[in-house]
Amino acid sequence: MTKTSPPARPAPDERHLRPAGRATRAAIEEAARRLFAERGFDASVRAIAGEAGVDPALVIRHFGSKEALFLRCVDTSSGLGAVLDGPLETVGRRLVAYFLDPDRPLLRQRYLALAQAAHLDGVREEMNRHTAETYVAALAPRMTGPDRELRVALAVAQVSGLLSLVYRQEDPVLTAADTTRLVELYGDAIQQLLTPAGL
Amino acid sequence: MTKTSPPARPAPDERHLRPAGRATRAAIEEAARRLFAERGFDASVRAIAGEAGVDPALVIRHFGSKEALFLRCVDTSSGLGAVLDGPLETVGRRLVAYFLDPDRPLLRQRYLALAQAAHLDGVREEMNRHTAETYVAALAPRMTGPDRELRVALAVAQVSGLLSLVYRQEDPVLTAADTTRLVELYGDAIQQLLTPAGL
DNA sequence: TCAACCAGTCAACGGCGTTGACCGTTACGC
DNA sequence: GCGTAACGGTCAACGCCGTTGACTGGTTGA
Repeated sequence: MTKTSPPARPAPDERHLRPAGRATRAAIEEAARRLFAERGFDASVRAIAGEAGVDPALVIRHFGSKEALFLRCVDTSSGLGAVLDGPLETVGRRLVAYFLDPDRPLLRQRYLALAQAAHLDGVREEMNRHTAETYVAALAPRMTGPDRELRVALAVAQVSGLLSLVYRQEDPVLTAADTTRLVELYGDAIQQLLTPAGL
Repeated sequence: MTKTSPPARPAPDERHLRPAGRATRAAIEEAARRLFAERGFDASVRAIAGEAGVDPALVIRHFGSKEALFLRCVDTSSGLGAVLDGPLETVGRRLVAYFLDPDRPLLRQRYLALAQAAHLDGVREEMNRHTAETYVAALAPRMTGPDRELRVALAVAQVSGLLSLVYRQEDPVLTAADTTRLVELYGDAIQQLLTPAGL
């Protein structure tokens, strides 16, 4: 006869928690956000637990797994909406300028953390969701011509590649280049996919 | 008084090896190549050692570290030279077609392994070297106009982004898209950076 | 009052990369 | 011919990791 689900702890269920549980849960999440931002996915569950003053097992108890905790802590939301909602004819250059703005160091952190954890299925799904809900939803409806979704996806690929070389690989040519020139060149290459010359 | 270099095993030194050492070293390397190709950097030293019929410690003894072994096993050489040496005016589309060719599954494997291990300094350096020695060296001398190196580096960023979305992220839009159309659109976007309309 | 359940700790498991101590064997100088 | 040094290799262990199960108190509600 099949085992009738042994008395393993059931799902944490998020809703009916006592105040104490809610508090430490928040403390763990805060510590995780900071450490994941600092060290990326390399931040260990044990370090997060220590930072929150809690036993490592409790971290898993509350969030299920390190991956689930990571997914909850990483937020892809950003000031990107304003960039994408601006004039469609210049969104290419604005996108590049946005991501290369040295006053936005958190973007670099977030990208590195996500890229480092891209081997997790959940992270990949989140990235695809982000592409669809942020980029495609904002740009495709205002575009003309065929293959609108495909062209947006390819523009996202361009952005992704730029971030990969600049942030991760730290390509010496791109790092040493004049940012203004880079924005012009790469921004126009992106623009060509979104609003090509022949419309 | 400072310890005069304790009798720790010195460098493996590669050259003066006895036949037995040379043989097992080759066996380890072969096993590593296969497992790294199969499972990427997740392939464990212990698994590689088991595949080679050897103690895990010996793997480290021979190659110094898992990272060093990985770097020795990953080869970025490929049929790319022929693509890059062809007509400069159509290299964009040929590049995309080359990487999307379904008859070249090893490209995918190599890219995934490299991307997964990109957090290692040695891997990043190897990638930058590859960009400079393969792409820049082949394309920049034949190009015209300003910022030739920068434009090649940006084209590499485009290729990198495409591989990232197609291979790693498995973006549903790109995966479902017609390859021919994709080659046209993205190839032309790359081409614009290498040989822009206004020369 | 008492049973159910939440919050939390503790020790442990299996896996990882890596290291140091320890042998047999091979090569070489005297 | 023989001692000795270096090579080739194994073994057990270290310290780390994510995760789990058993267990202890405290809180809550019937």
